Amino acid sequence: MQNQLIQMEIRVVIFSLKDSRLSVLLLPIQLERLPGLWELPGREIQPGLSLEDQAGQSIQKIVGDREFYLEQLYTYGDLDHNPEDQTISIIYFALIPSNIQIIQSKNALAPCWFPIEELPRLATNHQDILEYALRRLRYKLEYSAVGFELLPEFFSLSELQHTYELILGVKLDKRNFRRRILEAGVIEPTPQRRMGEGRPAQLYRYRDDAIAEVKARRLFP
Amino acid sequence: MQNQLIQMEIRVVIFSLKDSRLSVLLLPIQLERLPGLWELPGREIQPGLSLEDQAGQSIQKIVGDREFYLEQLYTYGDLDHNPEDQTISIIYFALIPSNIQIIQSKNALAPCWFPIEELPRLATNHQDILEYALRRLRYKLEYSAVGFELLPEFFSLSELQHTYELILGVKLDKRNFRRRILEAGVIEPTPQRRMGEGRPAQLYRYRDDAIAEVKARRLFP
DNA sequence: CCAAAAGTGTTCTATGTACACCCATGC
DNA sequence: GCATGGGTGTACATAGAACACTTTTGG
Repeated sequence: MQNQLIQMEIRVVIFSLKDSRLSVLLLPIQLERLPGLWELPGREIQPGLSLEDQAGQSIQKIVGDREFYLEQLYTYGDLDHNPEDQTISIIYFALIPSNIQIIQSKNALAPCWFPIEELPRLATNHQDILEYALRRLRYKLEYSAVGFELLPEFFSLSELQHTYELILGVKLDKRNFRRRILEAGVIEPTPQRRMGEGRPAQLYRYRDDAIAEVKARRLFP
Repeated sequence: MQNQLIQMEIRVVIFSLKDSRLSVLLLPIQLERLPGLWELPGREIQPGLSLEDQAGQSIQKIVGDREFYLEQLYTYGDLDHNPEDQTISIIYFALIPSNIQIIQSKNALAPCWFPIEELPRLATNHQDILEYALRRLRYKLEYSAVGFELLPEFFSLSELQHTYELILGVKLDKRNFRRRILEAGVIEPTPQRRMGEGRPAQLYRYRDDAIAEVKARRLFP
């Protein structure tokens, strides 16, 4: 049986906002002193558990038992490139609210957030995977309103707009942004308000009854 | 090592036009006399060859050594559903020009085209996979001009329009269709014309230098 | 000359884009 | 009372949708 040669792994691209920058979670590789080489978190595929749950567990191991957005990205398997490396990698990507902290486990290597413009040296094809994940994130943001998945449960429209601007890399018009995001019907106002400098902001949250995917046209620009 | 329990397979959803209907290629299952049960073509994953090439070979085995559109669809692995069925299925979908014939191989079971409205009983989750592939095909057709992948090398704009109408299930305006498909810049006119009933039609073909994905907005409808 | 399919522009409507001022709070 | 971020509507430009007749060939 030939499959014994082939390794199957799940890897996850975990995006979050750290210090107002879009960041991704990476683990250091400690393979015979490879200095400064990092990789996407993941694990060998195990029987008895769905792929999605296995991806979810890989993430919960790092950020704890919280809810997050999770979606399959792509399955990589360039088994023709290197006879020594017969690995199939099923990649998921996740969006984690910015207020969630990394769990420190003693025996594991410490994961670390990297802003996407300041990535370290990455293992094998993880650079390509990350770039693809980022394209997909931007694409999803333009067409479906998933930006709030990177924010805490309650957030203001300005916070949401800043998130979009950060990820898409463009300035958005405040009035147009608000109109469209509200028309999309994915978020709803709450009684809460946030105090700070200036006028208090109305806080919004995700609507449970919202349709998962916005069939409509592109939202942003 | 746990992976020995897990089966890894490639499956392909092959779309083509047969008798002016969108059809999909299926193989009969001959597993201890299961009558009328069909499945998507595929094979066990082997080492040494990229996943895409393995999908391509699965298709070429049936339709011969022709070019076709091929794209990864999704990776299914509900390993939690049935302890006996620990299978991960990496699904590709392909578009085959309508003039290409099935190769008859003696020792293999005969594959067969089924119009998508008249599908037979399908194995395991292949019905779901097929429905997802169809959604993705319609989606791609709306946003990027891949419809010609289902036609022979040379085709008229009317043929292309009929293809779109068939798959999307809506009537399209002739003038708007032509304007948009030409503005997309994916096809170009050729000196050839097709004679038939009525006025001869200008024939078009795919432009080699066309950009793979149309970044633009939705094309249809 | 008639049948059959190919080919061709313009008007109207909807959507997207650009833009500037008032409001509520903390200090 | 002023500095700070929150909140609001309208006019214009562009893209999409609806629409009918002329052209070229074969029989």
